[in-house]
Amino acid sequence: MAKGITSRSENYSQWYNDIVIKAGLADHSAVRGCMVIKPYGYAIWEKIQRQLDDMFKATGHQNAYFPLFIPKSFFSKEADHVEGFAKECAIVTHYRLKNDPNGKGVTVDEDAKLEEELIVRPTSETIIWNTYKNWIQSYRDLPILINQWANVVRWEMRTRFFLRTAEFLWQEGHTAHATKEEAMEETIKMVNVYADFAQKWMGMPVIIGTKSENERFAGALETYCIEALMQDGKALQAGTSHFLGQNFAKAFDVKFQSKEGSLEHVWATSWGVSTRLMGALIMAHSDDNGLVLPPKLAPTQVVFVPIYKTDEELAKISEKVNELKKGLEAKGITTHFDNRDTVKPGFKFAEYELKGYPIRIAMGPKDLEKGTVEVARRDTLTKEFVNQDIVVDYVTNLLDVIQENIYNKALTFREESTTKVDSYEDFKRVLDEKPGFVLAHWDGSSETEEKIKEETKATIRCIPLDGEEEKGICIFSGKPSNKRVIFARAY
RNA sequence: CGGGGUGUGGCGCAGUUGGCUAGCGUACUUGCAUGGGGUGCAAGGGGUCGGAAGUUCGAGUCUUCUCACCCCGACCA
Repeated sequence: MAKGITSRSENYSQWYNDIVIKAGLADHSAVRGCMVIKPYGYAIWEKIQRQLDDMFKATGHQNAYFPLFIPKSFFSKEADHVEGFAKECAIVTHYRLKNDPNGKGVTVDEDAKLEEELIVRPTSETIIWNTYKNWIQSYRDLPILINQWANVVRWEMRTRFFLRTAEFLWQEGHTAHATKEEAMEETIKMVNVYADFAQKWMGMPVIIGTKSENERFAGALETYCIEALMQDGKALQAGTSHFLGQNFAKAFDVKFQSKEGSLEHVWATSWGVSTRLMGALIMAHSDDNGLVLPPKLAPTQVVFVPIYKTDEELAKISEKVNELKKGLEAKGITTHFDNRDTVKPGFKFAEYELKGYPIRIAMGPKDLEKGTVEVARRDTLTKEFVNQDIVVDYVTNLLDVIQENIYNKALTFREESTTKVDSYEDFKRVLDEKPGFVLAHWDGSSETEEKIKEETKATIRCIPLDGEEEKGICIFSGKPSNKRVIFARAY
């Protein structure tokens, strides 16, 4: 086990915190509930962003930016939406400070009270639909396919690095369509983009499904989501895509004239993923030695560590390393040559393991003699000697192998942690003895879901899209059901 | 927001019934040796003890208030 990292078995939460701090991903800040994302953590987020952004562009979306502040009155227009967010909003009431007349520091200038208070956006539907109203008159103006990368604020009671902080970074897509069918198609298209990204880039298997009424986004008619399973058996919602129907169009009076000349309300979607994905990434793959990153999201994929006694040796090794480095970079692989003389090789090994670099290549005097290098994999912690003349191809291939292995490992874990149950007794027992996804029949009512939640802390994570039709009875009420849903305790 | 806990050099900690110049490990700096898994030895630098007020001849230690963070709940992405 690595120095200073609590083991997962000892204390999972502490392990998670240790990884975040020790791997240099983030820090606590002076502001309650807010964190500082450090350069290494932000580099990973940038890779996530870049890939997602490409995927959004490829599906026809454009980026734009809307204000951080939202007039309070906008919030009262869509009832469910207000209800969902009212309890966690930060509000701007004044616009000026003054020197404190009683002494030190500054104080709020009570004369500078805003006519209308401003809400710091917890999400942007309202300001965006208020704007779209001005952009849409005709069916020719549709669809509008816009995404924004932004920060949002939700005043949380209890915060955890990346998983839940008062301020977080995300992207929110907001689209407007002429027909219900088109909006629904968009909603499903985007949840599939998320699933694709999670699986192919993060190496994290996810289940695509819809939310139950209780878990649905405030203001949505249907919420699609991707649900992932973390190593401690808890579920994590990793992304959501909402079919908003005409709720916001009606609230903000957004109408268009159809080809036939009739005046109709616009159909809407919104979809988002956040820096929470960082938390998912950490908890899906990492081990007691530190972070494990999938090659496709690792800021640096290959690190070289020289082992030497003399300057002459270092010079020879450097020459060879730089040659290999160029070869790898020509293939689009990101590399780093750690030739610091201030720390020993063993220290570097431990450090790069902690930071999750997928591949480490060590080269020493013996390698110079034999024409080899030592290639170490972060995912399996195995090492082997490889001839220098085939290293570039070997490593290029190995990165793919690692990417795949990480995914398969997580998939195997999820399969082993997924249990079908047919009675409430089994349900409760499995939740305690073998945490993970529990597939069970449910009668479809909110009351049943609420009661199960009260008694077991487990919620319906989603109703899987690819779930088989199967006659059964609800584990709680005994009423008939024709499909299993996924229950789990969740983050 | 409720329960529990923590706060002392960068990090991790000790500091007894209040008492002398606030220690230890690690990290840091310098030198020498070392170098295929977190090096060794030696010498150095670094603290208004989270903050404020109070009790006292005297406060890291006692009292009150306050701030931050962690763990467990409730709420939530």
